[in-house]
Amino acid sequence: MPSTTARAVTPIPRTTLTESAFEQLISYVVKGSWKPGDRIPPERELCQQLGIARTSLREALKAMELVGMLDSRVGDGTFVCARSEFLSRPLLWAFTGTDHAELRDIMEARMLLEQDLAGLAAERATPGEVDKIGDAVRMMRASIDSGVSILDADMAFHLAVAEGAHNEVLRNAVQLLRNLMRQWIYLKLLIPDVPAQVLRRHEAIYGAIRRRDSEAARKAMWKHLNETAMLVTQMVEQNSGSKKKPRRSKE
Amino acid sequence: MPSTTARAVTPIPRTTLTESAFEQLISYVVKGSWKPGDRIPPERELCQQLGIARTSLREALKAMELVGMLDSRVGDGTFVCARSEFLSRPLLWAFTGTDHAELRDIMEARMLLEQDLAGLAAERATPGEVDKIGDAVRMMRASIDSGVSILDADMAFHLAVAEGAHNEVLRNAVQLLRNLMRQWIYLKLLIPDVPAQVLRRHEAIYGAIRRRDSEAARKAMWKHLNETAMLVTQMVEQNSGSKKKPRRSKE
DNA sequence: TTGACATAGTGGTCAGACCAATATACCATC
DNA sequence: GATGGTATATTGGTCTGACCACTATGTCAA
Repeated sequence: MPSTTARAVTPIPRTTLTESAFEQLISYVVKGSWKPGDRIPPERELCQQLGIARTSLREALKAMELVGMLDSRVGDGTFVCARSEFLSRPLLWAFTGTDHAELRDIMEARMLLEQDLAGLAAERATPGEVDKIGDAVRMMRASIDSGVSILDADMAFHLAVAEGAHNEVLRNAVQLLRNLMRQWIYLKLLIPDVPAQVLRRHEAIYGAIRRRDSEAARKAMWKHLNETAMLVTQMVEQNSGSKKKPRRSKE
Repeated sequence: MPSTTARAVTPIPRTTLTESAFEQLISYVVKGSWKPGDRIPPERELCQQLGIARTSLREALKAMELVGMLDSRVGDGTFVCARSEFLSRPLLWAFTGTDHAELRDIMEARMLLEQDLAGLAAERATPGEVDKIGDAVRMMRASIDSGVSILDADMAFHLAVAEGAHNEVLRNAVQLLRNLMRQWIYLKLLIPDVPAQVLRRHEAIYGAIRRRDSEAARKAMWKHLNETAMLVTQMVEQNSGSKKKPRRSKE
C-alpha cells in the first residue's frame, strides 16, 4: 500500500453477517446473558430476531459449537456449555501437541497471567472469595483422600483465584489458556504423587492470599505452574521422542 | 440413565457432516498439507471433493475462519493463516466479552502483560531486536521534531518490545489489547506534552532492556502504562461526566 | 501510462424443500 | 404401574438453486 503524501487513510473494515452474528452471540455467552445449561432460542426464531437467513446464522452457531461453546441436539435444541469446555475440544488442542514452541508459549503465558492473578487476588479478594479459594483446597484434599480425580478441584481452585483478582479480561483469557491445555493437565494429574504435590502448592498459594501477601502469592503460583510446565514438557518429549530444541534467542 | 444388570452398553457416537469436514480440514492444517499462506481449493470444488453440499462445507470453513485458521477473501479465495494467528480470535473473545468495567480491566490487563513482555525482552531480545527497539525510539524522536503524529512510532516501539520477548501468545494478546484501546491511545497522543513524556518513558524502557535489566524494564513499562491509564481514565470521565465508581472489592 | 469496461471466478446470502432425530402425548396391553 | 407402540410437533441437519457482492485479470481506447 503506497503511502500518501497528504493525510493517511485507513482501510474500511469489511465484515460478514456470519461474523457479526458470531460476535453478538458470543457476547451473550461471555457476558452471561446465556448461562451454562441454558437453551438458546431455536434457529428459525433466532434468525428472525437477528434479521438474517437461517444459513448465515447456522454458520455462526456451528462455529460456536465446534469450539465447544454450544451443544446442539436434534429435536431438543441448542444449549450453552460450561466455560471449561470452550476451546477444550480434542481437535483444537491437537495444535499444542504438534508444535512444542507453541505449547511452551501457552504455558509461559499462563504462568505469567496466573502469577499476576494470584498477586491481585491477595490484594483484592473479598473474605467470601478467600473462603472460596479455601473451599477448593479442602475439596482437593477430600478428593485425594477418597481416591477420585482432582481435576475438578484443580479447576475450581484456579477459577476461584482468578475471580478474586477482579479482572474479567485476565480471568477469561487464562480460562481459555487452561482449556487449551486440558489434555495435558489431565495427564499430569494421573502421575503418582502429583496430586499430593499440587495440593501442597495450592495450600501455599491459598496461605499467601489469606495473609494478603501479594508477592508470596505470585512466587507460589509461579513455582506451581513452573513444575507443571516441566512435567508437561517431559510428557511431550516422551510422546514425540523429539530432540530438545533451543528455545530462546532466535539468532 | 439406568444401569443394566448385564453388560454395560456404550452410547453410539453421533456426528454431523459439518463436524467431520471440520476435522478433516483441520488435519490438513495440523499435518502441514496446507501451509500458512496456501490458498485452499474453492468452495464449489472442495465440496465436490468431500462429497457434501456447499452449505455444510461452509459451516466447517466458517468455523475454521472464526478461530483464526483461515482467511477468506471474496473474489480471491481462502488462505491458511500463520500459526500465530490461531489463538488471536479466541483471545479476542475473552477480551471483548465483558461489560462496564471493561476499559479498566483492559488497561490493567495491558499493563500486566506489557510489563511481563518488557521484562522478557530484557532477558531474551537478540542484539538485532534491541536495535529495532532503539530504532522505534529514534523514530519517535524524529516524529516529535518534525511535528507529525507519534502514533506509528508508538506502535512500532511496543511491537518491537513484544517481539523481543519471544512469546507469540503474549505478543498476540497485547496486540489485541492495544487494538481495543486504539481510539484512546490516539486521543492521548493529541494532548500537548504527552508525546515528549512518552518518548522519555520509551527511552527509559529501552535503556533497561539494553542493559538487560529485567526488573528495571518491568518497572519502567509499568510506570509508562500507569500514566496512560490515568490519562485515559480522565478522558473517559470528561467524556461522560460520570461519577467515579469504586473498582475493587465487590462487597 | 492511465482509465474504463467486460468477464470470470470466488466467497456471501437467501429461500425453500426435505430429511433425521428427539420430545411429548396418548393409548393399549399386561 | 410399567412397558411398548404410534402419532405429532419441534428442532437441528442437509441439500439445491438462485442471486448478490467483490476481486482479479484481461482488453481496449485515449
